[in-house]
Amino acid sequence: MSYKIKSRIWIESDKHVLLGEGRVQLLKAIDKTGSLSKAAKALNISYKKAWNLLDSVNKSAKKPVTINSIGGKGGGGAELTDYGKSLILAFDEINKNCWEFLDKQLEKIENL
Amino acid sequence: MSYKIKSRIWIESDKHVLLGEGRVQLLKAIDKTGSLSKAAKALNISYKKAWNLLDSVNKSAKKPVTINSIGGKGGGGAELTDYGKSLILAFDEINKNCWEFLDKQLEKIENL
DNA sequence: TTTCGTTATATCCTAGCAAATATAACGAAT
DNA sequence: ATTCGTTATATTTGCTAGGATATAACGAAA
Repeated sequence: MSYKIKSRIWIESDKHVLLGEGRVQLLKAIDKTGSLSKAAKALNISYKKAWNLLDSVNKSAKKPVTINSIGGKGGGGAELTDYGKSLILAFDEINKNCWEFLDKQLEKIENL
Repeated sequence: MSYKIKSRIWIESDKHVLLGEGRVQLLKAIDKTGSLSKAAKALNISYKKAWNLLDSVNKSAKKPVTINSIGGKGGGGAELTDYGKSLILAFDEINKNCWEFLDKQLEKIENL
């Protein structure tokens, strides 16, 4: 039996959360499904929660992360911008690096 | 206006949280005041919450983190073990290192 | 102009968590 | 045996974040 170091990272912009674990998940689901409502269903969260998250993301980002369209063919939809795509790639990479970093720190606690 | 990467780290033992931001704060306050109830007051949290936290810490740690005494001179008290003291030192150091690490990663997001 | 499946938004409602409260157990000192 | 300030624990109360629900707005296509 041994200890584990876990972590949560997130990106803030002007005191507001821009990206976190859940928001990245949502953006990935939007990318996959092409719509916010389908993404919400896929993640098994309410549409309201998903909408609030996405709204918050776009409000705190420097540039738009998704393009949302209302009405029209298929009722509308949501898709990631190039900026949004590169944001989640960067987030994932940083997160992974952070885990590896923390794993190395574990020995400082293991043998106390 | 720029982004910031924030983080929370915690130590788990067998799926249970051992140490986190709040628990470390509590342990420090116990160390300072010599009692759980005084520590709770100092941190402005309810005694119940403090007790639950401390109980959880001691239940998931390999060795005792505090020694609690009931009754007797002064009604009792709580004090950190050597193990507990070195745990919070290690936690603080790892946490600080993590911040510095993440700061270096920031550029990957800044100029996307 | 009607249909369609979205996005967008407001309103209720509830479950679950936190705070508040109460009280028992304890043991050294007097 | 009584007092004292703790630790330890149960119970009730209150609040709020989130879920459920409803519906408006939208615009392309037929």
